[in-house]
Amino acid sequence: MNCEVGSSRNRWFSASSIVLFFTPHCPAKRFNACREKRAPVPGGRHEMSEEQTGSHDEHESELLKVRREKLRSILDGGGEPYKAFYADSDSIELAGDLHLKHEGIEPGGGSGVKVAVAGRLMGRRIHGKAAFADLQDSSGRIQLMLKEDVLGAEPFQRFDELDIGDWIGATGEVVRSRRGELSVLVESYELLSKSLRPLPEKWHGLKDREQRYRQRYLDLMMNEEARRVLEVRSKVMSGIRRFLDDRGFTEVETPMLQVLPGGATARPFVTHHNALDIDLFLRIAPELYLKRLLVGGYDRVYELNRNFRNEGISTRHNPEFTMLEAYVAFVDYRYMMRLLQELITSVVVSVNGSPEIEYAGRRISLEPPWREITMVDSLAEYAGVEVDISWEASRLAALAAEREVEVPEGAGPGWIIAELFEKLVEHQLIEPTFVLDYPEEISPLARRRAGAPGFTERFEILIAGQEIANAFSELTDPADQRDRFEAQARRKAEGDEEAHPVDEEFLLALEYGMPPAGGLGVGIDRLVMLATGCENIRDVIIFPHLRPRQGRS
RNA sequence: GGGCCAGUAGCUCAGUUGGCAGAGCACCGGACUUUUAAUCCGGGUGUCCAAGGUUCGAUUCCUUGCUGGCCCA
Repeated sequence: MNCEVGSSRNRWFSASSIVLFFTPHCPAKRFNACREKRAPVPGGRHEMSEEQTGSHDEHESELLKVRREKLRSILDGGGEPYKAFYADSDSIELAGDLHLKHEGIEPGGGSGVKVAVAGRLMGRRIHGKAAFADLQDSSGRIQLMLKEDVLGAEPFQRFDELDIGDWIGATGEVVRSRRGELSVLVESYELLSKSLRPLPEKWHGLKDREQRYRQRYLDLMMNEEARRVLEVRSKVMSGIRRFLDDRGFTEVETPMLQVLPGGATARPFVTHHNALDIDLFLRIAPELYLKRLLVGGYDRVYELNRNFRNEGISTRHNPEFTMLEAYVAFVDYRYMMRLLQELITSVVVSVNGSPEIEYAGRRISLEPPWREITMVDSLAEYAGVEVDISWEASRLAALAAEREVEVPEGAGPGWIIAELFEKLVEHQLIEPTFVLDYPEEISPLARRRAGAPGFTERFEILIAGQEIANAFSELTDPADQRDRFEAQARRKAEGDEEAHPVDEEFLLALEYGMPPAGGLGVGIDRLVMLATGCENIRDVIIFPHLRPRQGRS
């Protein structure tokens, strides 16, 4: 799959399976607007005051003026260009359903079935006393066929005055045109909402990325690919929920506003609570709250929700992003490996139809079992760098410098090894890979690995060179946890803005006893990127963050 | 944060070695009762991203800024 918006004709093929019944109630009322033909104005311009047109833009283009003029004409004729109601939703047929139900009609034939449809007018082909129009609804498109002798001279004439982009409702018989296009032969129609702005080009669609993200509604209207990607996202979310719910997990929502931002290594956003007069932080992770739920007795719990990190914005980073965190009591990270492998493959297969994905021009198979390799072994294999965590930091730092890997001031051996891995190996791990044994120094919430000093029972899953998931055996020893927090606090005191603070409330909970548990986190935006072939995170976030535009609020 | 690229009509894009701004779609007027990127005839509707500078003259050249894209950290 390719995430770019294409130049092919946009059509929605996905059809809803909801069965709808036409009711005798006829929703179309007389359309009383635009009765009088507009008086011609010299030069085709219709000069209206701001008050009349509602326009506040001195440089309003001709196209906008024409539409406002039509709106004015409707209002002057006593018409209502913004209706409150068309028909009971149940009585309106979706385009996709019509295509499924009326497959059998022969070209030029009728069905005897009368329906009501509603949607946005996307195209028009007017032939004197007949006309065709494309109506787009949430399920796809259906053609409207209009004939002066069926519709009546006046409504037929007024149809010509509608604009592409207008919302309309129509009733009529389901027929098939001589050229084979399923259509509604319109007996009545009604303007539901007037569109005052011209839509993007019908064939090339809307390509400008900035406008696609800022005005996502236009992207959704015009680009089938945008709709597909966001539909996949929605299915990934519901697929994950179904997978976990089926396995006895409980979904919870823990605080977004936190007094101490913990659970991850990241800079938080700060906000302020006025009544309490304290600063609060938008959470960088829900981890420390979810673990409190393990203390409270939940044994399978998850949260699928937003996190906020005050870091750079790029094609792979959005300040708010969606993450799954899940915890299972009584198991260790080995169990989480199996769970994640199954979760990711089953969700991808369900939206993609196969475990084979195409990403950044490569074919990647997610077919289990996935490869396992330790971080240290991967450095040797992929970068030819032999390291040992027992070495002095200075020796490792020299090695990093040799490979032009920058290492933060004061980083110990574990940290340097992790930096080396990130810079030299990560991007090479294309096929799904479990990278095991993360250094304790960068894993302050993970259990130490017995027999492997300096390492924890932690792994990450890399696919297409990107970190998709992270999991570990949770640290449950309150004394050990306190030591780890204090080590982090020292780092923070030395100026590391990403280091964890000491969270006394969390330590208090641990002292009551937390069962052994495995925990995992999955970056949903990245997972959706993989599942859809999108290489820009902004394509998979419905309203991605962009810098505010100047001159607009 | 650094490098490169882009910003021209509602949209998709040309273009100007510095001299009245171009096309397709959309739109406006006309014709047309089975089209589907309808067709035919007629009509360009513009803050050439913004602000400075160079110049007789800047959309074009220079500088800075804004926004976006790609690559790098």
